Amino acid sequence: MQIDLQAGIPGTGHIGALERRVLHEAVADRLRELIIEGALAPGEHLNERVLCGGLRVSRTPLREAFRTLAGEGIVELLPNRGAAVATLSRADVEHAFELMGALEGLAGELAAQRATPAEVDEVRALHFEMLAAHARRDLPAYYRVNREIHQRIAACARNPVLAATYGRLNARLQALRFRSNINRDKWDAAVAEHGEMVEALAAADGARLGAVLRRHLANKRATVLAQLEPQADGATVPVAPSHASYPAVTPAVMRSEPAPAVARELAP
Amino acid sequence: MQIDLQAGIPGTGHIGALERRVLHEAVADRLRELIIEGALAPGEHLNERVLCGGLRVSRTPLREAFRTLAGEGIVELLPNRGAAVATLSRADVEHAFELMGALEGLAGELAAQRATPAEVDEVRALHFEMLAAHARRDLPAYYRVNREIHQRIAACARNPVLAATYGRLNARLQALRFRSNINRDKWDAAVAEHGEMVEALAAADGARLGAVLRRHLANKRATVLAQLEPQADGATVPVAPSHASYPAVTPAVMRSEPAPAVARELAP
DNA sequence: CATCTCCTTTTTGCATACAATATGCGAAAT
DNA sequence: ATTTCGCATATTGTATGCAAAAAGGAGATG
Repeated sequence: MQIDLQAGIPGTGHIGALERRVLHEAVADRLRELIIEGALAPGEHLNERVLCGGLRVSRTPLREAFRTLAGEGIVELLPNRGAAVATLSRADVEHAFELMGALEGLAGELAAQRATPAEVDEVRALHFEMLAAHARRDLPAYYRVNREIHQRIAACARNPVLAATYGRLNARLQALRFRSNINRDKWDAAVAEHGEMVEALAAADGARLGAVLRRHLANKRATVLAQLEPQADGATVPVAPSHASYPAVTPAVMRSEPAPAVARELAP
Repeated sequence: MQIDLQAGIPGTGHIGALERRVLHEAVADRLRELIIEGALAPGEHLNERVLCGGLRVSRTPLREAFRTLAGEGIVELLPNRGAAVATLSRADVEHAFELMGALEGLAGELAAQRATPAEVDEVRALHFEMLAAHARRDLPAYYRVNREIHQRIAACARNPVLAATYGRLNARLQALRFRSNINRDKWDAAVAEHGEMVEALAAADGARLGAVLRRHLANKRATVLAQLEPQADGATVPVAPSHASYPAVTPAVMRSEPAPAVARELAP
């Protein structure tokens, strides 16, 4: 007998899996957001007491969240000295992009073989959106669509292990926000490469799509490194310029919300 | 029932910079060992109270270790229902090997360019050890040397991000111990492929080394999957055949060591 | 003037207590 | 006989307390 659990329930539409949040997961998600969007700067020390106060949570779930994030590589744990937002040296960035190229390359090879026509169409649609953003010189929109396209392709690979690894590495790289400006020529070239991607995907040419993606990533790596130019090799990348342009980082972030009555409301 | 954190640490002979000051890391390391060597079977539920008793540790560091291991993918966390040793479905194994091929392929390409002559010599030496093990039909030695060779090559890539990702995935795959037997022809072929690797590495031919490694991994994947043959696609892999051939898994492990007086004595 | 030492303050690591949730079993109802 | 309900138990999630380690600062010493 078939029973549709979700049928006939007005308002929410779905009941499935109603917000069963565990506090330390919520904390991890929130911290990840704050780090990725740059509210918590790379290298910044994460004081337990301060964060507990800000998030209205006790230290236990916070510390568990630290471990989770440390596993993702976006937080560094210093024995007996607490946690800090992970920093990426110039070398780390190079290495991360090297790996990223291989991951996207593999994803491309597989995606070309496994993507459904609907998925190909969706990528094509997104590509047109990208062309629009490029034509308007709308950089934020471009980056948003760009990320979406790459994620879609990765998803088409139908390999959850790859997807998880990809997502993890992506999160680390997102933390350095190299999205401020871009050389016009490089931008044009990147868009052209995306055109090739769509072609290869539509033609189900895995080898070509993989190759395009590897090349694309190599170029992206060069672009990003060029932006980091002034840095010495071992130095830490100050992509989110420390406390200067982000006034009163931690406290500000914490106070920026009208202090929810209960801790569990911390997820917006 | 006791699990000794010190187990596996030979005597107090060499220090090896294993000054474990942080308990939750020691716990994570110990649990990882137990899982990889199969003492804790895939799918097995990890009861906090039992493990606390066995490890002589309170729940806080144990739970933090769970988060660490969950981040590595070798433990699964079920909200409000605790932790369990991660299981790999047949599909997961396929996906993991797909990714592994790309990782090793990249590692090979880079290693050929970056390896020092000394490192090449060492790999060559290990290869001769492998030939010896193969000639003797010494399977355990073969697997040990094999793993060593692959790790060395990965290290030659000079990419810590890649190395970390590689190591993480490797740990997950080690948990399923597909090292019981191997088809004679496939074994011969694998050794031949290793010969090619050494050639390509010595010739600093990155493209070739990468290609050989990708092919090697694809073959290994086929071999492993063949061993898992009886399984249905979505099913869980019982590589460590549950409680049948590993009598009294958890309890046995617990009792196998005389309980240390205090947990903190685990570091010499 | 720099530096070292000792002491106070802060912060982290661990253990434990309390609260929330799941599980298992037996009785009652269908 | 099967299902459902309710209660007792077990297990997990969160908060807090305490001790150890690090950080900071004042004063002494070269």
